[in-house]
Amino acid sequence: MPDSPARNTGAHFVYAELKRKILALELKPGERLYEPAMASALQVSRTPLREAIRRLISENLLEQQPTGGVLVPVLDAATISELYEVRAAIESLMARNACINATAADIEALRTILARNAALVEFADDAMQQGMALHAKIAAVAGNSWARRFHGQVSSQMERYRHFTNSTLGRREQALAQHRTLVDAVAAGNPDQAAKIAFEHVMGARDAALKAISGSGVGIS
Amino acid sequence: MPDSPARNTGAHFVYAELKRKILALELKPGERLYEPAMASALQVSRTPLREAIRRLISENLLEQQPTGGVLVPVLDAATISELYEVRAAIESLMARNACINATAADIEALRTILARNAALVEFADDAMQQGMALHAKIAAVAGNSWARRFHGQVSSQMERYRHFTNSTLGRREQALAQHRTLVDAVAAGNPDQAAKIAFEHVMGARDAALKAISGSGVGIS
DNA sequence: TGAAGTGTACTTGTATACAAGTACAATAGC
DNA sequence: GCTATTGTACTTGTATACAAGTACACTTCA
Repeated sequence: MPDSPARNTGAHFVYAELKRKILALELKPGERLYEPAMASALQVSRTPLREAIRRLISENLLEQQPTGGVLVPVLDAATISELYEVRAAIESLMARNACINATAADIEALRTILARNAALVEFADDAMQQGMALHAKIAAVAGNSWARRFHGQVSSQMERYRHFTNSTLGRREQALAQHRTLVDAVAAGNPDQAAKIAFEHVMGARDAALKAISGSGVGIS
Repeated sequence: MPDSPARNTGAHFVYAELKRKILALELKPGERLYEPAMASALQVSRTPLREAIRRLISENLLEQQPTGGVLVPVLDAATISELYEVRAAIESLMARNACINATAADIEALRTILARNAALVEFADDAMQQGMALHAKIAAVAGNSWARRFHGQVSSQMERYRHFTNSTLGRREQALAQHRTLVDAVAAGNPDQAAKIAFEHVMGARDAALKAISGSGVGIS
């Protein structure tokens, strides 16, 4: 999420650090957080720590139990599926809006990213980064700050699962092809088609991800 | 949002009270909040107050300024438009999922709500409530908790604008007709059509709302 | 008279002390 | 040996005291 102006307060630092730990799975799903221990580990008092924890709860990167404890949410396939669906809906909207707002320069930029993506398709990490760059550009062109906000939250969540959803070369080539048709639709200024392509593209990614993690043990942790 | 288990803590009370004040415009858009004054007004110390404020910032019902102050976000037409768009995307997804999951009993329940809505179409408040009931049922059937969460946040935001977007009888009748076709699509189990109808329905509501508020002074506050 | 500098009042951010409630463990009774 | 009860240690929630930084107003000098 791009909404951290990062005023140099301890709470912001703790928030960033905690978030990093959660997304990197350094804090294990299901693990409970104890304030005094965590505070001394991070060299702050409980006050800014609590502020960071509460914020992460709001963003669903931590979970408050009815009894009062706080823990790292457990990963499961059903949640992954939900997240992909919401992402599909939001990216679909963004693609639609991008059609309406895109300038010639924007489309040129999108094609450049596509070319880079094609060149790197055999390298999983780089390909994904280019895919994200493509989407970031579309999001910027779409210009709906609320859509971006929610998309950021969903992306953060999915970051936790990324370790389990490595894509195959075949899948990446398929995704690249879909990205091409998406950019073509944007260039052609066809909102309905762009929306449909974006939606089905992400839903395809969902199916691939769910297949990839089936049997990987996610959900049992 | 249905995510307040309401553990009986002061922070929860303050959160609920502050949120109510914001949505009811008792706290004016643009107004700045001062912690000591607000704390004594609500009869709590700054600690739980701050917790509530931070949570509301996370939910975008309060806004943190770079300089450190906290204020009630200003209302403007552009934001309304963005919110309707995101709501359209999410409700569209929900309609799609509802098609897949709806049982005969669910469809019966939807038709009951429709009938009640038809009977009350001339009363703006009741009609809106029935419209919300219809959507709530669809959301429940759709069963994507993330979609519901984001939809809740968007709905909260829009609550602030509701005072300016009173609908006309004509608009309500149109909405009712669209709801009928939506339920028909769900009953027929046609996800693509249901998604399309839901999207266009909300986008229609957006256009009506934007027309209603043009000249009502929103955005100047 | 205008502008610059200084001082004061008040803001938010943080640490810490305290209170209330919860869970676990140990002991006693059956 | 098992269950119930009590006690202790530790949890989170809250209040308050303190520190650092900011803005505004007043005064002083050009």
